[in-house]
Amino acid sequence: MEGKDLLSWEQKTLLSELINGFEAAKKLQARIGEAPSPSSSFLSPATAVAETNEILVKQIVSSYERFLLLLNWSSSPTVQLIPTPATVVPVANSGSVPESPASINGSPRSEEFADGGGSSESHHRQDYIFNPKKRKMLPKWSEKVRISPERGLEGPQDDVFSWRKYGQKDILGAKFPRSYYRCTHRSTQNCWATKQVQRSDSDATVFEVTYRGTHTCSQVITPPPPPASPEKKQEDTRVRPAITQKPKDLLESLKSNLTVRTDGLDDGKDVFSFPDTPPFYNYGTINGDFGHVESSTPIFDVVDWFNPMVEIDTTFPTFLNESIYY
DNA sequence: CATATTTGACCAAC
DNA sequence: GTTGGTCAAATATG
Repeated sequence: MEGKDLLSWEQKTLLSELINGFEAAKKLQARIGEAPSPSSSFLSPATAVAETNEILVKQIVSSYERFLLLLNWSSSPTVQLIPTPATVVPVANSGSVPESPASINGSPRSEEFADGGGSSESHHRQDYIFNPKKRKMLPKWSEKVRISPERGLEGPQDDVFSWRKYGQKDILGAKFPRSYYRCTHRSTQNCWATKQVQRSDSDATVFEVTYRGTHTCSQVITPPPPPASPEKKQEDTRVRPAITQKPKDLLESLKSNLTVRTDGLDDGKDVFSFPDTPPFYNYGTINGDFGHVESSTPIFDVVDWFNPMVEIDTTFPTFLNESIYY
């Protein structure tokens, strides 16, 4: 565990710019928020505009928050911002079923890696360096996903990453079992991203997907064999570029991701938008590689698109300051 | 053959 | 004790 948490100047600069934007957005949000909001009995267009502004600012702020959060974890995993879950939005539990208090903690087994039982298999693979204690601290967020009718009653396994199911459990009080997935590349690329999929009790067409951890793998699906690409199960409608990037290209990728991207939304909407919700945009670790660009149109709907699933204490993350100006 | 899923067992945390 | 998350052997799939 060496302290390799020092950031390059590029990253520091990036962060500070990010932080500036974040602060500015928050200020703006505060100003808008304190608008007296005259309770006019009639709906003036101005009111509507104000509301829109509020929503927009809220979006911006939460995007910043998520971004910083992700950046934080991927760059310096040793610092925790909000280790506890519970921050995950309760989200539309229309069924009023309290469900478990969002404490979907992993249970870090003591032996953890390497064959719990002793399948030997050897440890000579130093990939297995993952502190089990950190697993709980991994970033976590969830989404509600609605399957489309014509897609059949199939789970929403449709994000850009490839997952491998490793478990299923009946959950107390839930009608449907919960499925557990981990990144396919866990063993090969030491990628510890996981997700859980839970079908909603009340609305069978809605799946609650909880992601934990960010992908450190490069999900490059570059089928070496020139002949027909060996796709797995998923359809093939999506052709992703699968660009492998080098760390030095990070800024570039961030730049492109942070610019106004209206694709992925309805065609030609001039809505300012940061990258979508976490599972849909791609990020790499600061010192990792890659980040491929892609904007798939989800076949399913993300129900609470605007809900900041990951709520962060809006106090300013001081660790970032330290990282930058240490 | 390799790779993915199923499913009971195991374990940590209540 | 129960519950939720993970492991891994058995099984399925290509």
